Amino acid sequence: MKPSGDVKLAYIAVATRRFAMDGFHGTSLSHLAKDAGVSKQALLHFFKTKEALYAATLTALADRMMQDLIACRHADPAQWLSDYFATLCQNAYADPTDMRLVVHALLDSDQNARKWPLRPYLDELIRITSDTSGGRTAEVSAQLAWVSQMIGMIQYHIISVPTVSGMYGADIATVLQVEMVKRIEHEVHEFCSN
Amino acid sequence: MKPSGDVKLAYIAVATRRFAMDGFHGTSLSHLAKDAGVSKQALLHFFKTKEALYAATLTALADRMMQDLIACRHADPAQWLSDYFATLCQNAYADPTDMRLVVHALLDSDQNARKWPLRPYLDELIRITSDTSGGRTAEVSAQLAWVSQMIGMIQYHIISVPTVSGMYGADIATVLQVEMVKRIEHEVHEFCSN
DNA sequence: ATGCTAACTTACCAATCGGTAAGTGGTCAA
DNA sequence: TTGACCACTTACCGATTGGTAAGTTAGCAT
Repeated sequence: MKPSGDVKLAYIAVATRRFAMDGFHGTSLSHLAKDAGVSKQALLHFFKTKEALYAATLTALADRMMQDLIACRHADPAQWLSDYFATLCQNAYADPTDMRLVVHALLDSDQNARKWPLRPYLDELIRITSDTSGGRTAEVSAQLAWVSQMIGMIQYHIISVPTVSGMYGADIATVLQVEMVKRIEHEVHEFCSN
Repeated sequence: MKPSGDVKLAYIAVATRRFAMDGFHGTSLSHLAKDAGVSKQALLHFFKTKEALYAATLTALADRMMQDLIACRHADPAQWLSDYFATLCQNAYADPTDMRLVVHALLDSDQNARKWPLRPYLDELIRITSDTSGGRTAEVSAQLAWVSQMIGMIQYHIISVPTVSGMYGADIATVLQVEMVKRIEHEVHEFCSN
């Protein structure tokens, strides 16, 4: 007996990669089916529409990001944030899939009334920020602003590195990475300390 | 006699709005034609393929961004940067088209070998940065890193504000904007002064 | 008037899109 | 053995895609 969950998760994994690469409109069910090695209707058996499959990948993405955040837990909240952001970058250099998927979803989000599953993730980031000695003094809205600025800087960095490297030479990538890590440490320290 | 350039530019303007909204794959020639009030082949008369039309919109985008940057010229390079980034934000709140187009193009850029016309714009930003008292001491690659971090933070901010507002309420948008402007001033001062 | 060219239009095309309908083969409990 | 169910396939659908071919219409120089 095949465990039904595994197959479904495998399809979501394939879809995640494709949607992250080509976006919702740039991805067709036929491509996904070919990637998964099954017929197109195998996908439609589990997910009634292409939209439903996309929504499932976004939900899985949100879970993954929350897990990665929790995995970096640290007694000192400022260290937690610093570690997490650095880890996020490192993982994304190896595989930018998740970062690309988030940005794709962001660009699509205002035309469809697609529910956005990353809210708990952001809430958790804000909660950690509010536990720091420096962040405690800021209002919640300012904490959200800071968090979204950090996430934004990192995600944009990840999706732009290939292009910037193409413009200025592959050697520049290393510098961009180093400077980004330095900036993260600096910003976390500045916002979260005292 | 109709000036041929105007019609072509009008088509590019229509395409810019659509491509910025829905991306390359999400936009069809039929939609563009309907928006422009002409037949699909009117577009193909000026631009041989959809790709060519897209490339033309990106070129026009690059020119526009360069113009906006030059328009903010200021004797003090740090003030120039500060003014420009703030103006960029303000304009984008009223019309996020250009910022969305850049991000869409970034996400598409590594699958196609599409040439990237924003290089002169980045070069100019780096040149201005290198004229500041603080930026002068950094290496060119570090200047590029800083510039791309700033641009990235701003562009991501613009495309994410609608979604974040949807999650946390429309009131949050104002706070996000104010915090972004404050951060821009802070970062420019920190990097460019002394 | 004639011919040329730019700026279109209508008609059409194969390919692909997301999705439906109707099975097929295997595993399972009763 | 039977029948229900699950994962999946083949066959098919109308709509839409980017693009081609062949006109049509207007302005303009000669």
